[in-house]
Amino acid sequence: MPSPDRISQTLTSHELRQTPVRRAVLQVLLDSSYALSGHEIEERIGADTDRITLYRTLKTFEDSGLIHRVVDTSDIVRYASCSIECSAHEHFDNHVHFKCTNCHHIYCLNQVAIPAVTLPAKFEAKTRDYLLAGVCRECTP
Amino acid sequence: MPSPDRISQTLTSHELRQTPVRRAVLQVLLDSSYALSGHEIEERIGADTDRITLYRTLKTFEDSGLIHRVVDTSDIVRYASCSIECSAHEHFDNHVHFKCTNCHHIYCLNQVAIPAVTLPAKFEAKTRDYLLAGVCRECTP
DNA sequence: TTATTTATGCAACAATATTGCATAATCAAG
DNA sequence: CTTGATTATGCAATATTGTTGCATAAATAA
Repeated sequence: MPSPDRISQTLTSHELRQTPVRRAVLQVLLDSSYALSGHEIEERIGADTDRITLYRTLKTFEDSGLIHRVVDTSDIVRYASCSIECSAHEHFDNHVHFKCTNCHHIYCLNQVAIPAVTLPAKFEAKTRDYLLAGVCRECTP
Repeated sequence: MPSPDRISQTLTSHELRQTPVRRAVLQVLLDSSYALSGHEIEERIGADTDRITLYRTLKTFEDSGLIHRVVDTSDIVRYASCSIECSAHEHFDNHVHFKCTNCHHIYCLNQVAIPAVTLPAKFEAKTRDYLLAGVCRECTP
């Protein structure tokens, strides 16, 4: 569990103001071992926070490089905290994501790098996302 | 452009009834070089078809292996037609997808296979999705 | 041509996400 | 520590995407 200091430091280093909502959202995402939807974050930070503020906070965090969206084939956006080195200008989250078909959690496999592919002519890639689906560690008998 | 025969044959071979909506939806998806959202399909097949019927048709097609969802980080589900060999039981669409940051189209790069990765212990993958983002062929100067 | 099965369309609804605006909170300067 | 400028918050209202139940219409098989 990250200390309150890390939360504050992360906000400061990304030039964001300290507010209770931001600290709570960041804490929740850092505490989770899998990506969370807006609704799931809402549940964890308590009902006294407005949903609109939450969505705006998520957008701010995403724009500043604190969190990233996780790829999926569903219609629900899920977020996970970025590695410490990410910024508004550059993301370093080139890790594979794993979606469990049993518990439906999406994990960041930080230790598994995304392998490169060779693209056809005139296609130029800047970011890459890799999503695996199957049964996760917790759900394997 | 696929002939009407191919549409009918595809429906028959997947044990689906021939209806105007199904033929129209399948035609639209086969004609498109990039993945389409429900709304985009709706626009292309004309306003006289109910949105609910469209969504049910898409679900039916997906379950039968005629079309597949395309991975993305957005909250909008996009569909593309599957290769001919796909069925309800097994998908053979292990190709890379490419999302253009300029025109926002998502292309199926059928000729680019998804490279394998080595997973941590007790993670078992069944399906894989790979999404690249950058500038596509049409938008490159 | 008829009977059975299944797709369609309507109405109503649920969930996710966004915009404008007034108020409240944060932070920096004195 | 207080003040002032800036920015985040919360409310109201709304947009978009997707779903469920049910009666009717259409498609296939006999």
